[in-house]
Amino acid sequence: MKIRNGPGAAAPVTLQRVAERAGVSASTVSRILNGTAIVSAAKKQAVDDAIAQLGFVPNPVARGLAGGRTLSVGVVTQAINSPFYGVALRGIEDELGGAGYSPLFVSGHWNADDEARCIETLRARRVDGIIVFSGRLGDSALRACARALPVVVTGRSLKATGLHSLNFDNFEGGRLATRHLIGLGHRRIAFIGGEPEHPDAVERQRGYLAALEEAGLGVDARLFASGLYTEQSGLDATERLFGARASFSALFAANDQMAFGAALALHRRGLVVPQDVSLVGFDDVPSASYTIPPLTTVHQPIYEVGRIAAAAMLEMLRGLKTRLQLPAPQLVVRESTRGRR
Amino acid sequence: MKIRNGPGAAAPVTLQRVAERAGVSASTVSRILNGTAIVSAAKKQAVDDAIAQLGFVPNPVARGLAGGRTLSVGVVTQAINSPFYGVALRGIEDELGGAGYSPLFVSGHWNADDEARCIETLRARRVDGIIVFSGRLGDSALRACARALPVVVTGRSLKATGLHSLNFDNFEGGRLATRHLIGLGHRRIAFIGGEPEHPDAVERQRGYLAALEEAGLGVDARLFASGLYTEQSGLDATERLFGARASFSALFAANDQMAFGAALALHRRGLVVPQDVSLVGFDDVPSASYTIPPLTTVHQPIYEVGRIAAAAMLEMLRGLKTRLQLPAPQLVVRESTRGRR
DNA sequence: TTGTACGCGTTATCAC
DNA sequence: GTGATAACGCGTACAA
Repeated sequence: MKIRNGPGAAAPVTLQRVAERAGVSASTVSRILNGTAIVSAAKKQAVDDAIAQLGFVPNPVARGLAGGRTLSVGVVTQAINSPFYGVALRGIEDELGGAGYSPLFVSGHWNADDEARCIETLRARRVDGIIVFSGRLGDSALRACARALPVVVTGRSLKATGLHSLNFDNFEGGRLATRHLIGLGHRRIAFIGGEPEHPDAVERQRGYLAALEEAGLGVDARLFASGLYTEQSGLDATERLFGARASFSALFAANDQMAFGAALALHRRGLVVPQDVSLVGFDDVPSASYTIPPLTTVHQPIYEVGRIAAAAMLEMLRGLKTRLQLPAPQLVVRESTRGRR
Repeated sequence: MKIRNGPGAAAPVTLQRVAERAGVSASTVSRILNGTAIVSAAKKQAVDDAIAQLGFVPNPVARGLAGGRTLSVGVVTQAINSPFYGVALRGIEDELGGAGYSPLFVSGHWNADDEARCIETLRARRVDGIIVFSGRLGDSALRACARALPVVVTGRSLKATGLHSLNFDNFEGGRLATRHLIGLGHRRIAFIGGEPEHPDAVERQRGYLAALEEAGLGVDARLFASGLYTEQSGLDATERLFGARASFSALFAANDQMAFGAALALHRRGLVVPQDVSLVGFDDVPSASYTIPPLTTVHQPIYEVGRIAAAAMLEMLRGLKTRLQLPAPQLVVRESTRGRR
């Protein structure tokens, strides 16, 4: 005897038992469940009643084996250290849940090899589709994956069948932020970028440069530093800026966390934001509204990103072509910026 | 013909095919895979070779159907808005992954009904065990669940078979924080608590009161306010403190987020931390090291909580009794506290 | 419209 | 030790 539950555990309610109770065959029950075919109203009623009375819940495992789909989608994530990691996941979870799908999360650690392994794991688990959050996996690997499975990827602009990419306009965001500072009269605007391998980071930097150029401002290499998107790296980068004897009245950090680190570095130097230096971040993480002073930043709708990615996946799973895109970047002006003295 | 992959897709490598290639029966392959029985070295070798050559990966779905276990554990989480949501999940993921298990996350929204539904979902998905992060589900419901399935729960002290609880010592944490302020010479110490239904919150408050009593300090009701663990609620609570015309030289908030809100409220009133008011938080979220000034707080090892919860679950899954517990609270002294003037 | 029969990939049971 | 054989619970051609 197979011991599945403790002694005295209720016998599992199977589709077969529902069929017996309703006086129909198992296939009919299955048809009703899946809407696979038209069934007479009478039988449908009987089956619905039986399901209700027995409290029947289809077994997803068996479903997965028989039907070839598991009603689960894999999600490859990266930055655990990011404050919005959880928020994005929740967006996915909420959207997927509404359609009866469950997410399966695995973490790639910003590492192509790990990501490849993650995808192996997910495929071994027979997920129906995969969502990849802006990873470092090669485009070709992604395309290959998309041949077997629907794939949604953020942070890139790829085109391929079975592959949908969702790209936040980081360039425009970077430009918005920089224009804002220029509009306030700042002329020497320092920039703390991210890693060059990180597409988001280079786009934000491009936006910064574009805004500078638009305004006819030159580029000074001493106004450049880069970090790793962490608070500490923002702090360090700011120190380096001072070390290079660069003078600036405004500072744009490629993400909020680095902006926070920069704020602390400025504070340690006795400089006050925004009186002495205006500061702009990027992302609008939840805490950005509550720093001292509250941070002006480019809003990234991270929960929405999760939802939209999931929604796009659901559409693909239904065999539809999805045209879903992310909303445009928006600047949120708070109290860390002001006009140049 | 069942179309599972696109045309020209490789036939799936099944256990059966491994068996044929190795010249043994499927049962033998299964035995080797699971260590269910002793097999001759020769056959084991042949099977291992075949597995390697074919690149065989067992199908977890089929395994779940046949074996009654899915190698997945459900995780019920709550606060999406919490900065360490993602960190805890990662701890679980890391620990579980090492043992070949995958986590399945669902969110309870701090709501008993939702949590109950979550557990239904997880059981429908046939998870092998469930980890519940300090939710609001009744103890009895949890116990009932534990009769069918191993359960690990954080934020409570329950005892039952099949149920392991992991409780962080919030009382001691609250006491540590308050003692620190008292040790610095503060006598009028305000407190911002959480919701009374939240066990963590009341424990932290108990710790605060205990430290006060130890020191022979009286309790002043005007020094009390409470919030919802969010920045905004901390800000509001601090305003109420001022509204009550309470005077205090130190403020202890029951979590970091409320402390951040409080810091902003103080700032708006022209008060400087720590010169005018010392501030202590609770949790040690990552950003606490980078606020202005860096926040003194009680460290909660949230990644470890995830890992330990998962490790406890793995032990239970192996049929062992686990005695795993969380580490003791530790105060992290940074720059938001100093001696009373 | 409905039922029958089989397959999904693996594990458990029982003989040998 | 090892191999048949029967589940596991459901989806789906195919026949009726």
